[in-house]
Amino acid sequence: MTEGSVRARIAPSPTGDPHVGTAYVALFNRTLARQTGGQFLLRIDDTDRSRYQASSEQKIFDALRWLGLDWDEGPDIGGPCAPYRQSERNAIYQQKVDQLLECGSAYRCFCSADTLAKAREQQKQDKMRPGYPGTCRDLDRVESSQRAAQEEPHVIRLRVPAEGETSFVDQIRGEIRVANSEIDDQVLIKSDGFPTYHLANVVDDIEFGITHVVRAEEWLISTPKHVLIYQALDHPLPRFFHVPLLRNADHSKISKRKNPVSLDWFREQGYLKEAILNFLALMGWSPPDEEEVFDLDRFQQEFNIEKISTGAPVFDLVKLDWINGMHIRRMEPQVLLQRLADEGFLPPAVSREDAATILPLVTERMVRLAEFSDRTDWYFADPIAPTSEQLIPKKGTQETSLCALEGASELFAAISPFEPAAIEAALAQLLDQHSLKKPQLFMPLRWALTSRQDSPDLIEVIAVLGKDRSIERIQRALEILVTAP
RNA sequence: GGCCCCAUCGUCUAGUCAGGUCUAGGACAUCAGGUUUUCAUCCUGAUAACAGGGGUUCGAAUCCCCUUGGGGUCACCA
Repeated sequence: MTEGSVRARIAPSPTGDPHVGTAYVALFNRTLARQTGGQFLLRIDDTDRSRYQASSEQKIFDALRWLGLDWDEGPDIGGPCAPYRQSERNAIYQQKVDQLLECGSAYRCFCSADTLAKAREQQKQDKMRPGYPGTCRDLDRVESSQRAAQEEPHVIRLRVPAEGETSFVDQIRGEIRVANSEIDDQVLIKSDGFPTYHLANVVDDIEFGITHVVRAEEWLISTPKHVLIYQALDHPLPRFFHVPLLRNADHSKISKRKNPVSLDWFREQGYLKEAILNFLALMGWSPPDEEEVFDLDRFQQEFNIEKISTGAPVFDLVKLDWINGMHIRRMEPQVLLQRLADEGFLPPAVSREDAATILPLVTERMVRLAEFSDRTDWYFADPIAPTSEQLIPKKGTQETSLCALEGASELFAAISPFEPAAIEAALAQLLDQHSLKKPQLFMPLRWALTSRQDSPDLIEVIAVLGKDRSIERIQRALEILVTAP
């Protein structure tokens, strides 16, 4: 089904932040291309000048590259089919549309947008299917050319056959058939001279030699229009794969009102690119061996695009969190450290050595990279002092806490060298000597040293802080306890 | 509303195309235990689904039809 060399593409619109859906579709396209030794192209779909945002294009490049979804041909790196920005390809669309005009597959329409909007409203009121009324469909060709020559504003529309039906095979869903009477005479060229998505997409896919069109399901219903354009241009169809749309919890199409959708957001939160890709891959596809944590390489080995499921997956961050944690824990410590640094999650004043020391203590507790600083701030600077309430555990009293902290302070002072085994022995001795229960010793110490309820293993905390800082903080806690009411 | 797509645990899914091996498997989440100095990790277990109704068949989660539900789309946006 997918034999031969695949040329696949994505065509994001530079209209805002890089979207998670773009990454989702890019992942499938790129993987499919790579699997066959083919090419994955990036085309910028900037034909909508009103929604165009200049900064968006670079952000899309950056986000996709960050994810590791790099492309073989694109606006920034060029390629044999350049240019890869649709706004720079107008001459080609013009030429193709002339061809369509010539053979009668397209025609000029001089109706104003306003007129048409009113007509649509009327149709709705009359409970008719809203659509182009066909006013200019049979305009005399000579007259049409003359009006165009006099620069009368107009669009160019596709002449959809009134009878019959148009069908194609979607490789994921099977044959799709739509009655031509249901297909509107789609605008091909807008009055500003730019092509619509429908025309530009087909022309470019032909020009670029795209063999496999993998895109979101929202395009399924407009594919018959594209098929008609391919036919009018006398070009064979590529293979179509409409992958399910990512959903909000209420099952509506994923939107920024109900979900984080910006790839930048995920990066800022400290989600690993590996985890994002892994999670996205699991939306609609499942690995044959049930091992759900994997990297891009293995995905490329196992992925079969025809096995993508048809159901619409709810984009649920809870599982992403789990996957992210798994990838964090599976990463080599040096690699994780480097990543933390690269992604800007190491506090500015922190040395690489210090970070390397503390990182192993929090690795298994981190869900997202952004948590690093919060979970380790006690190590880099003295935290806000704990309160007396915090220093007295539920199972303890002021007595037991005083006893624990005083004892620890004394014993620690005598330890040399200050190493985990010796610290552990000292704590064991304290427990024994004063008949303290473990929480009665450990919790006051934990609060005294880290000012938090949940910390890494206490012995490691003490060892990493060192003798002086540990004793200092214990003393500080003792003062708080003594002066407590 | 018309058209198109879809329908297995709360969520992601396996199984559906080639009907029996499915008293429906896995993962996340949840709950209960275990390990344990907290949190987390890790380990064990539990709860939890074939939307409904008709067919076809010896036999249906799997095939067909209807209903219901959800979604998408009906722009000079992509």
